Amino acid sequence: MPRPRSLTQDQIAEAALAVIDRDGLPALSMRAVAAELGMSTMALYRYVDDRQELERLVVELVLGGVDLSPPSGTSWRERIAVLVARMRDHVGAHPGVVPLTMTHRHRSLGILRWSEAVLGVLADAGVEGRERVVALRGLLSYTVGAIQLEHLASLSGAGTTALAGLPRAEFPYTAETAGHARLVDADEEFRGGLDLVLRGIRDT
Amino acid sequence: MPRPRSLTQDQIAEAALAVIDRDGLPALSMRAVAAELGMSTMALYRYVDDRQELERLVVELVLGGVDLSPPSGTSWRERIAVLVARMRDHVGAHPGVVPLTMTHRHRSLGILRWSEAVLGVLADAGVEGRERVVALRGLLSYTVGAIQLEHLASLSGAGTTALAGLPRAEFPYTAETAGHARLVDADEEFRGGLDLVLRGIRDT
DNA sequence: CGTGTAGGTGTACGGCATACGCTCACCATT
DNA sequence: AATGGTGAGCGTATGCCGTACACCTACACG
Repeated sequence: MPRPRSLTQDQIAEAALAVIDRDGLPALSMRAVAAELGMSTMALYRYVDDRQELERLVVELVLGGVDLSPPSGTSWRERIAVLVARMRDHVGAHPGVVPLTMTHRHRSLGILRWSEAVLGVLADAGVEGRERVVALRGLLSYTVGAIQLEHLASLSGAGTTALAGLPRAEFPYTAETAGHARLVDADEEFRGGLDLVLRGIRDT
Repeated sequence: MPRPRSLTQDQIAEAALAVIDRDGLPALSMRAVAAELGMSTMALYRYVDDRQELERLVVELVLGGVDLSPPSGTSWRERIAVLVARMRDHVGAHPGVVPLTMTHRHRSLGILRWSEAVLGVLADAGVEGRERVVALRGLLSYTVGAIQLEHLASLSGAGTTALAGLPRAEFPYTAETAGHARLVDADEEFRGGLDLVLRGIRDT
Protein backbone atom coordinates (compact mmCIF):
# COMPACT_ATOMS: atom_id res chain seq x y z
CA MET A 1 0.00 0.00 0.00
CA PRO A 2 2.54 2.58 1.02
CA ARG A 3 5.23 4.13 -1.02
CA PRO A 4 7.98 1.57 -1.73
CA ARG A 5 11.45 1.87 -0.27
CA SER A 6 13.91 3.35 -2.69
CA LEU A 7 17.11 2.13 -1.00
CA THR A 8 18.43 -1.08 0.49
CA GLN A 9 20.64 -1.21 3.56
CA ASP A 10 23.39 -2.49 1.31
CA GLN A 11 23.30 0.65 -0.77
CA ILE A 12 23.57 2.70 2.39
CA ALA A 13 26.54 0.67 3.59
CA GLU A 14 28.19 1.14 0.22
CA ALA A 15 27.68 4.88 0.36
CA ALA A 16 29.16 5.01 3.85
CA LEU A 17 32.11 2.91 2.74
CA ALA A 18 32.64 5.23 -0.20
CA VAL A 19 32.77 8.19 2.18
CA ILE A 20 35.28 6.41 4.39
CA ASP A 21 37.48 5.32 1.51
CA ARG A 22 37.47 8.77 -0.03
CA ASP A 23 37.61 11.10 2.96
CA GLY A 24 38.68 8.91 5.85
CA LEU A 25 36.89 7.61 8.89
CA PRO A 26 36.62 10.96 10.70
CA ALA A 27 34.60 12.26 7.75
CA LEU A 28 31.95 9.61 8.30
CA SER A 29 28.78 11.30 9.50
CA MET A 30 25.09 10.92 8.90
CA ARG A 31 25.20 14.14 6.93
CA ALA A 32 28.04 12.94 4.72
CA VAL A 33 26.37 9.63 3.92
CA ALA A 34 23.08 11.33 3.19
CA ALA A 35 24.83 13.73 0.85
CA GLU A 36 26.56 10.80 -0.83
CA LEU A 37 23.14 9.29 -1.47
CA GLY A 38 21.64 12.58 -2.54
CA MET A 39 19.03 12.66 0.17
CA SER A 40 18.44 14.60 3.34
CA THR A 41 20.12 13.64 6.56
CA MET A 42 16.94 12.51 8.24
CA ALA A 43 15.86 10.29 5.39
CA LEU A 44 18.70 8.02 6.43
CA TYR A 45 16.92 7.32 9.68
CA ARG A 46 14.16 5.55 7.75
CA TYR A 47 16.65 2.82 6.96
CA VAL A 48 18.93 2.85 9.94
CA ASP A 49 18.28 3.21 13.67
CA ASP A 50 21.30 5.31 14.47
CA ARG A 51 24.93 5.86 13.68
CA GLN A 52 25.91 2.67 15.48
CA GLU A 53 23.83 0.62 13.09
CA LEU A 54 25.25 2.44 10.09
CA GLU A 55 28.72 1.50 11.26
CA ARG A 56 27.61 -2.06 11.84
CA LEU A 57 26.36 -2.25 8.27
CA VAL A 58 29.68 -1.03 6.92
CA VAL A 59 31.56 -3.64 8.94
CA GLU A 60 29.19 -6.34 7.77
CA LEU A 61 29.66 -5.27 4.19
CA VAL A 62 33.43 -5.53 4.46
CA LEU A 63 33.58 -8.67 6.57
CA GLY A 64 30.78 -10.39 4.73
CA GLY A 65 32.71 -10.24 1.49
CA VAL A 66 35.43 -12.62 2.58
CA ASP A 67 35.52 -15.79 0.53
CA LEU A 68 34.94 -18.74 2.85
CA SER A 69 35.05 -21.54 0.34
CA PRO A 70 37.34 -24.18 1.77
CA PRO A 71 40.84 -23.85 0.36
CA SER A 72 41.60 -27.45 -0.45
CA GLY A 73 44.53 -29.53 -1.45
CA THR A 74 47.11 -28.49 1.10
CA SER A 75 47.90 -28.95 4.76
CA TRP A 76 45.43 -27.75 7.36
CA ARG A 77 47.82 -25.04 8.44
CA GLU A 78 48.02 -23.72 4.93
CA ARG A 79 44.25 -23.77 4.60
CA ILE A 80 43.89 -21.67 7.74
CA ALA A 81 46.59 -19.35 6.47
CA VAL A 82 44.53 -18.81 3.32
CA LEU A 83 41.40 -17.98 5.30
CA VAL A 84 43.34 -15.56 7.48
CA ALA A 85 44.97 -13.93 4.49
CA ARG A 86 41.62 -13.43 2.77
CA MET A 87 40.33 -11.67 5.83
CA ARG A 88 43.42 -9.51 6.07
CA ASP A 89 43.20 -8.57 2.42
CA HIS A 90 39.55 -7.65 2.60
CA VAL A 91 39.94 -5.46 5.63
CA GLY A 92 43.22 -4.07 4.35
CA ALA A 93 41.50 -2.85 1.21
CA HIS A 94 39.58 -0.40 3.40
CA PRO A 95 42.00 0.77 6.07
CA GLY A 96 39.57 3.36 7.35
CA VAL A 97 37.17 0.68 8.54
CA VAL A 98 39.74 -1.02 10.75
CA PRO A 99 38.73 0.80 13.93
CA LEU A 100 35.09 0.06 13.18
CA THR A 101 35.72 -3.65 12.75
CA MET A 102 37.02 -3.64 16.30
CA THR A 103 34.02 -2.00 17.85
CA HIS A 104 31.47 -4.02 15.92
CA ARG A 105 33.23 -7.29 15.41
CA HIS A 106 31.42 -9.14 18.16
CA ARG A 107 28.03 -8.70 16.56
CA SER A 108 29.08 -9.47 13.03
CA LEU A 109 27.62 -12.40 11.19
CA GLY A 110 30.51 -12.25 8.79
CA ILE A 111 33.09 -12.90 11.48
CA LEU A 112 31.00 -15.73 12.86
CA ARG A 113 30.88 -17.37 9.47
CA TRP A 114 34.62 -16.96 9.11
CA SER A 115 35.16 -18.45 12.55
CA GLU A 116 32.96 -21.36 11.62
CA ALA A 117 35.09 -21.99 8.56
CA VAL A 118 38.28 -21.90 10.62
CA LEU A 119 36.76 -24.22 13.22
CA GLY A 120 35.93 -26.63 10.44
CA VAL A 121 39.54 -26.80 9.34
CA LEU A 122 40.69 -27.22 12.92
CA ALA A 123 38.24 -30.03 13.42
CA ASP A 124 39.53 -31.75 10.28
CA ALA A 125 43.00 -31.45 11.71
CA GLY A 126 41.89 -33.29 14.80
CA VAL A 127 41.98 -30.33 17.15
CA GLU A 128 39.19 -30.88 19.64
CA GLY A 129 37.42 -29.45 22.67
CA ARG A 130 39.24 -26.92 24.76
CA GLU A 131 42.23 -26.92 22.42
CA ARG A 132 40.02 -25.93 19.53
CA VAL A 133 38.48 -23.05 21.43
CA VAL A 134 41.90 -21.76 22.38
CA ALA A 135 43.23 -22.19 18.87
CA LEU A 136 40.38 -20.23 17.32
CA ARG A 137 40.61 -17.40 19.80
CA GLY A 138 44.36 -17.33 19.41
CA LEU A 139 44.10 -17.06 15.65
CA LEU A 140 41.42 -14.42 15.90
CA SER A 141 43.40 -12.41 18.43
CA TYR A 142 46.54 -12.52 16.36
CA THR A 143 44.75 -11.63 13.16
CA VAL A 144 42.84 -8.77 14.69
CA GLY A 145 45.88 -7.42 16.50
CA ALA A 146 48.19 -7.70 13.53
CA ILE A 147 45.77 -5.97 11.19
CA GLN A 148 45.47 -3.13 13.63
CA LEU A 149 49.16 -2.77 14.27
CA GLU A 150 49.68 -2.66 10.56
CA HIS A 151 47.12 0.02 9.80
CA LEU A 152 47.01 2.19 12.87
CA ALA A 153 50.77 2.28 13.20
CA SER A 154 51.44 3.22 9.62
CA LEU A 155 48.55 5.64 9.63
CA SER A 156 50.78 8.46 10.70
CA GLY A 157 54.13 6.87 10.08
CA ALA A 158 55.05 8.51 13.35
CA GLY A 159 55.94 5.14 14.77
CA THR A 160 58.93 4.57 12.59
CA THR A 161 60.13 8.15 12.67
CA ALA A 162 59.82 8.19 16.45
CA LEU A 163 62.00 5.10 16.52
CA ALA A 164 64.79 6.97 14.82
CA GLY A 165 65.02 9.56 17.56
CA LEU A 166 65.15 7.16 20.47
CA PRO A 167 67.88 7.37 23.08
CA ARG A 168 70.16 4.56 21.96
CA ALA A 169 71.30 3.85 25.48
CA GLU A 170 67.85 3.09 26.81
CA PHE A 171 66.70 1.11 23.79
CA PRO A 172 69.60 -0.95 22.52
CA TYR A 173 67.54 -3.87 21.25
CA THR A 174 64.85 -1.71 19.73
CA ALA A 175 67.46 0.28 17.87
CA GLU A 176 69.13 -2.84 16.57
CA THR A 177 65.80 -4.44 15.73
CA ALA A 178 64.65 -1.37 13.82
CA GLY A 179 67.43 -2.04 11.36
CA HIS A 180 66.18 -5.56 10.68
CA ALA A 181 62.57 -4.40 10.65
CA ARG A 182 63.13 -2.36 7.54
CA LEU A 183 64.20 -5.50 5.74
CA VAL A 184 61.03 -7.42 6.52
CA ASP A 185 58.04 -6.35 4.47
CA ALA A 186 54.55 -6.25 5.93
CA ASP A 187 53.31 -9.40 4.18
CA GLU A 188 56.23 -11.50 5.36
CA GLU A 189 55.93 -10.14 8.85
CA PHE A 190 52.25 -10.94 9.01
CA ARG A 191 52.79 -14.42 7.66
CA GLY A 192 55.73 -14.96 10.01
CA GLY A 193 53.66 -14.10 13.04
CA LEU A 194 50.82 -16.27 11.86
CA ASP A 195 53.21 -19.18 11.49
CA LEU A 196 54.18 -18.77 15.12
CA VAL A 197 50.58 -19.32 16.14
CA LEU A 198 50.03 -22.14 13.65
CA ARG A 199 53.16 -23.96 14.77
CA GLY A 200 51.89 -23.72 18.33
CA ILE A 201 48.64 -25.52 17.55
CA ARG A 202 49.03 -29.25 18.04
CA ASP A 203 47.08 -31.50 15.71
CA THR A 204 45.91 -35.04 16.29
CA MET B 1 58.48 35.40 36.46
CA PRO B 2 54.93 34.47 35.60
CA ARG B 3 52.39 32.72 37.72
CA PRO B 4 53.46 29.13 38.39
CA ARG B 5 51.67 26.15 36.99
CA SER B 6 49.26 24.59 39.41
CA LEU B 7 48.86 21.25 37.68
CA THR B 8 51.08 18.62 36.12
CA GLN B 9 50.18 16.66 33.02
CA ASP B 10 50.05 13.60 35.23
CA GLN B 11 47.31 15.08 37.34
CA ILE B 12 45.36 15.83 34.19
CA ALA B 13 45.81 12.30 32.93
CA GLU B 14 44.64 10.98 36.28
CA ALA B 15 41.55 13.16 36.19
CA ALA B 16 40.75 11.95 32.70
CA LEU B 17 41.28 8.35 33.75
CA ALA B 18 38.97 8.89 36.70
CA VAL B 19 36.27 10.16 34.36
CA ILE B 20 36.71 7.15 32.08
CA ASP B 21 36.69 4.65 34.94
CA ARG B 22 33.63 6.21 36.52
CA ASP B 23 31.48 7.19 33.55
CA GLY B 24 32.94 5.29 30.62
CA LEU B 25 34.89 6.36 27.59
CA PRO B 26 32.01 8.14 25.81
CA ALA B 27 31.79 10.48 28.80
CA LEU B 28 35.36 11.65 28.25
CA SER B 29 35.28 15.26 27.13
CA MET B 30 37.31 18.35 27.76
CA ARG B 31 34.43 19.72 29.77
CA ALA B 32 34.19 16.62 31.95
CA VAL B 33 37.90 16.55 32.71
CA ALA B 34 37.92 20.25 33.51
CA ALA B 35 35.00 19.76 35.87
CA GLU B 36 36.82 16.83 37.48
CA LEU B 37 39.73 19.17 38.15
CA GLY B 38 37.51 21.99 39.29
CA MET B 39 38.62 24.40 36.62
CA SER B 40 37.18 25.91 33.50
CA THR B 41 37.21 24.00 30.26
CA MET B 42 39.61 26.31 28.55
CA ALA B 43 42.15 26.22 31.36
CA LEU B 44 42.88 22.68 30.26
CA TYR B 45 44.30 24.01 27.03
CA ARG B 46 47.13 25.63 28.97
CA TYR B 47 48.41 22.12 29.69
CA VAL B 48 47.32 20.17 26.68
CA ASP B 49 47.28 21.00 22.99
CA ASP B 50 44.04 19.28 22.18
CA ARG B 51 41.91 16.27 22.93
CA GLN B 52 44.31 13.99 21.09
CA GLU B 53 47.07 14.87 23.48
CA LEU B 54 44.80 14.36 26.47
CA GLU B 55 44.07 10.86 25.25
CA ARG B 56 47.75 10.25 24.66
CA LEU B 57 48.49 11.20 28.25
CA VAL B 58 45.90 8.79 29.56
CA VAL B 59 47.35 5.97 27.50
CA GLU B 60 50.84 6.82 28.67
CA LEU B 61 49.67 6.84 32.26
CA VAL B 62 48.19 3.37 31.95
CA LEU B 63 50.91 1.84 29.81
CA GLY B 64 53.72 3.53 31.66
CA GLY B 65 52.72 1.87 34.90
CA VAL B 66 53.60 -1.63 33.76
CA ASP B 67 56.39 -3.17 35.79
CA LEU B 68 59.29 -3.98 33.46
CA SER B 69 61.75 -5.36 35.97
CA PRO B 70 63.05 -8.60 34.50
CA PRO B 71 61.16 -11.57 35.89
CA SER B 72 64.00 -13.93 36.69
CA GLY B 73 64.50 -17.48 37.67
CA THR B 74 62.41 -19.27 35.08
CA SER B 75 62.47 -20.15 31.41
CA TRP B 76 62.51 -17.38 28.85
CA ARG B 77 59.00 -18.27 27.77
CA GLU B 78 57.76 -17.85 31.29
CA ARG B 79 59.54 -14.53 31.61
CA ILE B 80 57.81 -13.24 28.51
CA ALA B 81 54.51 -14.59 29.78
CA VAL B 82 54.98 -12.53 32.94
CA LEU B 83 55.66 -9.35 30.97
CA VAL B 84 52.63 -9.96 28.79
CA ALA B 85 50.44 -10.70 31.79
CA ARG B 86 51.51 -7.50 33.51
CA MET B 87 50.52 -5.52 30.48
CA ARG B 88 47.19 -7.29 30.22
CA ASP B 89 46.46 -6.71 33.88
CA HIS B 90 47.32 -3.03 33.72
CA VAL B 91 45.17 -2.36 30.71
CA GLY B 92 42.44 -4.66 31.96
CA ALA B 93 42.15 -2.62 35.13
CA HIS B 94 40.82 0.21 32.97
CA PRO B 95 38.67 -1.36 30.27
CA GLY B 96 37.48 2.01 29.05
CA VAL B 97 40.95 2.92 27.84
CA VAL B 98 41.29 -0.11 25.60
CA PRO B 99 40.11 1.67 22.45
CA LEU B 100 42.44 4.57 23.23
CA THR B 101 45.45 2.32 23.64
CA MET B 102 44.85 1.18 20.08
CA THR B 103 44.73 4.62 18.57
CA HIS B 104 47.71 5.95 20.47
CA ARG B 105 49.83 2.87 20.94
CA HIS B 106 52.32 3.68 18.22
CA ARG B 107 53.45 6.88 19.84
CA SER B 108 53.65 5.56 23.38
CA LEU B 109 56.96 5.51 25.19
CA GLY B 110 55.48 2.96 27.60
CA ILE B 111 54.90 0.41 24.88
CA LEU B 112 58.37 1.00 23.48
CA ARG B 113 59.90 0.32 26.85
CA TRP B 114 57.82 -2.81 27.20
CA SER B 115 58.89 -3.93 23.74
CA GLU B 116 62.50 -3.32 24.67
CA ALA B 117 62.10 -5.55 27.73
CA VAL B 118 60.56 -8.32 25.64
CA LEU B 119 63.30 -7.99 23.04
CA GLY B 120 65.83 -8.37 25.83
CA VAL B 121 64.35 -11.68 26.90
CA LEU B 122 64.17 -12.85 23.31
CA ALA B 123 67.82 -11.97 22.82
CA ASP B 124 68.76 -13.92 25.94
CA ALA B 125 66.90 -16.87 24.49
CA GLY B 126 69.04 -16.68 21.40
CA VAL B 127 66.35 -15.39 19.06
CA GLU B 128 68.11 -13.15 16.58
CA GLY B 129 67.63 -10.91 13.57
CA ARG B 130 64.54 -11.36 11.47
CA GLU B 131 63.21 -14.03 13.81
CA ARG B 132 63.33 -11.63 16.70
CA VAL B 133 61.44 -8.93 14.83
CA VAL B 134 58.75 -11.39 13.87
CA ALA B 135 58.53 -12.80 17.39
CA LEU B 136 58.09 -9.37 18.94
CA ARG B 137 55.45 -8.28 16.47
CA GLY B 138 53.68 -11.60 16.86
CA LEU B 139 53.58 -11.26 20.62
CA LEU B 140 52.44 -7.67 20.38
CA SER B 141 49.75 -8.52 17.86
CA TYR B 142 48.42 -11.39 19.91
CA THR B 143 48.45 -9.38 23.12
CA VAL B 144 46.75 -6.38 21.60
CA GLY B 145 44.18 -8.49 19.81
CA ALA B 146 43.39 -10.68 22.77
CA ILE B 147 42.95 -7.75 25.13
CA GLN B 148 40.55 -6.18 22.68
CA LEU B 149 38.54 -9.30 22.05
CA GLU B 150 38.24 -9.73 25.77
CA HIS B 151 37.03 -6.25 26.56
CA LEU B 152 35.14 -5.13 23.51
CA ALA B 153 33.31 -8.41 23.17
CA SER B 154 32.21 -8.58 26.75
CA LEU B 155 31.42 -4.91 26.73
CA SER B 156 27.89 -5.58 25.64
CA GLY B 157 27.75 -9.29 26.31
CA ALA B 158 25.87 -9.36 23.04
CA GLY B 159 28.45 -11.72 21.62
CA THR B 160 27.60 -14.65 23.80
CA THR B 161 23.86 -14.08 23.72
CA ALA B 162 23.96 -13.77 19.95
CA LEU B 163 25.71 -17.13 19.85
CA ALA B 164 22.77 -18.76 21.57
CA GLY B 165 20.36 -17.77 18.83
CA LEU B 166 22.43 -18.98 15.90
CA PRO B 167 20.97 -21.27 13.29
CA ARG B 168 22.44 -24.61 14.38
CA ALA B 169 22.54 -25.92 10.86
CA GLU B 170 24.76 -23.20 9.52
CA PHE B 171 27.08 -23.10 12.53
CA PRO B 172 27.63 -26.63 13.78
CA TYR B 173 31.17 -26.12 15.03
CA THR B 174 30.47 -22.75 16.58
CA ALA B 175 27.51 -24.18 18.45
CA GLU B 176 29.56 -27.09 19.72
CA THR B 177 32.49 -24.87 20.56
CA ALA B 178 30.31 -22.45 22.49
CA GLY B 179 29.64 -25.23 24.95
CA HIS B 180 33.33 -25.74 25.60
CA ALA B 181 33.95 -22.00 25.65
CA ARG B 182 31.87 -21.58 28.74
CA LEU B 183 34.20 -23.96 30.54
CA VAL B 184 37.36 -22.02 29.75
CA ASP B 185 37.75 -18.88 31.80
CA ALA B 186 39.24 -15.71 30.37
CA ASP B 187 42.61 -16.06 32.09
CA GLU B 188 43.16 -19.60 30.89
CA GLU B 189 42.06 -18.71 27.42
CA PHE B 190 44.44 -15.78 27.25
CA ARG B 191 47.31 -17.87 28.56
CA GLY B 192 46.45 -20.71 26.23
CA GLY B 193 46.60 -18.44 23.21
CA LEU B 194 49.84 -16.91 24.38
CA ASP B 195 51.35 -20.36 24.73
CA LEU B 196 50.52 -21.02 21.10
CA VAL B 197 52.67 -18.07 20.10
CA LEU B 198 55.42 -18.87 22.57
CA ARG B 199 55.62 -22.47 21.42
CA GLY B 200 55.95 -21.22 17.87
CA ILE B 201 59.02 -19.16 18.65
CA ARG B 202 62.17 -21.17 18.13
CA ASP B 203 65.07 -20.47 20.48
CA THR B 204 68.74 -20.98 19.87
C1' DC C 1 55.89 48.53 44.45
C1' DG C 2 55.07 48.38 39.70
C1' DT C 3 55.09 45.31 35.55
C1' DG C 4 55.04 41.67 32.24
C1' DT C 5 54.23 36.96 31.59
C1' DA C 6 51.43 33.28 31.69
C1' DG C 7 47.37 31.09 34.20
C1' DG C 8 42.49 31.02 34.24
C1' DT C 9 37.66 32.38 32.48
C1' DG C 10 33.48 33.37 29.54
C1' DT C 11 31.63 33.64 25.26
C1' DA C 12 30.88 32.17 20.74
C1' DC C 13 31.03 29.26 16.57
C1' DG C 14 30.53 25.48 13.71
C1' DG C 15 29.62 20.59 13.45
C1' DC C 16 27.74 16.56 15.28
C1' DA C 17 23.65 12.94 16.34
C1' DT C 18 19.10 12.85 16.64
C1' DA C 19 13.89 13.85 18.46
C1' DC C 20 9.82 15.59 16.48
C1' DG C 21 6.22 16.91 13.38
C1' DC C 22 5.05 17.96 8.85
C1' DT C 23 3.99 17.09 3.76
C1' DC C 24 2.95 14.34 0.11
C1' DA C 25 3.70 10.15 -3.02
C1' DC C 26 2.06 5.88 -3.53
C1' DC C 27 -1.19 2.00 -3.67
C1' DA C 28 -5.55 -0.66 -2.35
C1' DT C 29 -9.92 -0.07 -2.00
C1' DT C 30 -14.29 1.59 -3.43
C1' DA D 1 -12.09 7.65 -11.18
C1' DA D 2 -12.13 9.18 -6.59
C1' DT D 3 -10.45 8.45 -1.90
C1' DG D 4 -8.01 7.38 2.24
C1' DG D 5 -4.26 5.61 5.04
C1' DT D 6 0.43 4.42 5.45
C1' DG D 7 5.02 5.42 5.66
C1' DA D 8 8.95 7.86 2.84
C1' DG D 9 11.41 11.94 2.98
C1' DC D 10 12.39 16.65 4.80
C1' DG D 11 13.08 20.96 7.90
C1' DT D 12 13.71 22.52 12.20
C1' DA D 13 15.39 22.53 16.81
C1' DT D 14 18.04 20.84 20.85
C1' DG D 15 21.92 19.82 23.27
C1' DC D 16 26.19 17.95 23.05
C1' DC D 17 31.11 18.38 21.41
C1' DG D 18 36.07 20.64 20.47
C1' DT D 19 38.20 24.77 20.45
C1' DA D 20 39.43 29.95 18.77
C1' DC D 21 39.52 34.34 20.80
C1' DA D 22 39.55 38.18 23.87
C1' DC D 23 39.59 39.26 28.27
C1' DC D 24 40.88 39.53 33.33
C1' DT D 25 44.19 38.41 37.14
C1' DA D 26 47.70 36.35 40.20
C1' DC D 27 52.13 35.94 40.72
C1' DA D 28 57.62 36.38 40.59
C1' DC D 29 60.84 39.36 39.51
C1' DG D 30 63.11 44.09 38.92
